[in-house]
Amino acid sequence: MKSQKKKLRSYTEKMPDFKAKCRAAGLRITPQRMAVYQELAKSKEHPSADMLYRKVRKILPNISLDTVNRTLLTLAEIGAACIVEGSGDVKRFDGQLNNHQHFRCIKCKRIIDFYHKPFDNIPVPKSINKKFVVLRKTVYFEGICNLCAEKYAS
Amino acid sequence: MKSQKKKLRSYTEKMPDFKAKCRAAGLRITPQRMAVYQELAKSKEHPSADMLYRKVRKILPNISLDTVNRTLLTLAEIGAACIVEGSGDVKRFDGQLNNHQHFRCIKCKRIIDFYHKPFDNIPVPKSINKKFVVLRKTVYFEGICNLCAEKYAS
DNA sequence: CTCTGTGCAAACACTTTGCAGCTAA
DNA sequence: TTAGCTGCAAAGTGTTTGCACAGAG
Repeated sequence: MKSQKKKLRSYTEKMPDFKAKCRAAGLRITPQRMAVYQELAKSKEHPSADMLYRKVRKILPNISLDTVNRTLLTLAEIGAACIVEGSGDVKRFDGQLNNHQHFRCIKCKRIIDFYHKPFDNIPVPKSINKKFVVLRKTVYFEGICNLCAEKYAS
Repeated sequence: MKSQKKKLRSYTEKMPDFKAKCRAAGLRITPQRMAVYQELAKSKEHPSADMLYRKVRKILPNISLDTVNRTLLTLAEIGAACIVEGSGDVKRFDGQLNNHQHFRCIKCKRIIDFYHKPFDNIPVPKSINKKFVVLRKTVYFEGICNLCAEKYAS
């Protein structure tokens, strides 16, 4: 319980920033938004709306899945979260906004974060920069994870 | 009409390879598969199942959307196509198997190909290579395309 | 007090599945 | 001939929308 409380502090520290972001975007600070954001920021597993819904319900038992869904989309819009690149499955969200990369297992759909310094500053080709505004750039790997490899090795 | 015929030849040249791939995977060569593959290989726009369905129907008016769907998944499995990384929208497919990168507009969902030599050989970090089998590696940009930027400039 | 945000339920879009008949090999 | 493929229809899954009420500012 003690360690949980410590963890809690670490992500609750993000809350003032988040509140500021909301206000800047003209959004109201509601318990639902707080709770969704808090659980997303805490999560390490790129949860789907439904996964988060289950977690948030422990804090706000009456919240609806729709609200979680809407809130997540809102968070993505104001840049407090981002939608992870998948391949047309259910939407997955990411509250970690620091630079990192994703590996996605095509079998179990697990998304694994990794960080590799050289990828921090991927140069955007001039041809792209001339025509488009690049908001997010990432290196994305797809393949088979260790667990699935074992499963299929039989 | 003449130029169309020429274009047609260029992608029909891929057909023998494709047939070989099918046979290698133990798949039958059916008109539907041929047609779906042909239209996908011809397409430059990362079509969804539905987009392809409309095109293929011009060749095989009786094909069903389900078949297009199933065929596309099959193609992805045998490595004759791939599912483009999106962000939880409808599945989008890509028949261009040569190395290239994607820029995706978060507004209009358009996916734009680009090619940048330095991205040809992205090094896979050892930490990843140790645990996972990487099948596809790509640099993925997200942002606002020129058309949408104009729209929102008003 | 006002107007945004929420919860509920229905609508929706896309995908998947089961099965009978068809067809490539 | 016969396994695998297709078309149809139905079910499933996840997401979006409309509306009345609740609650933040």
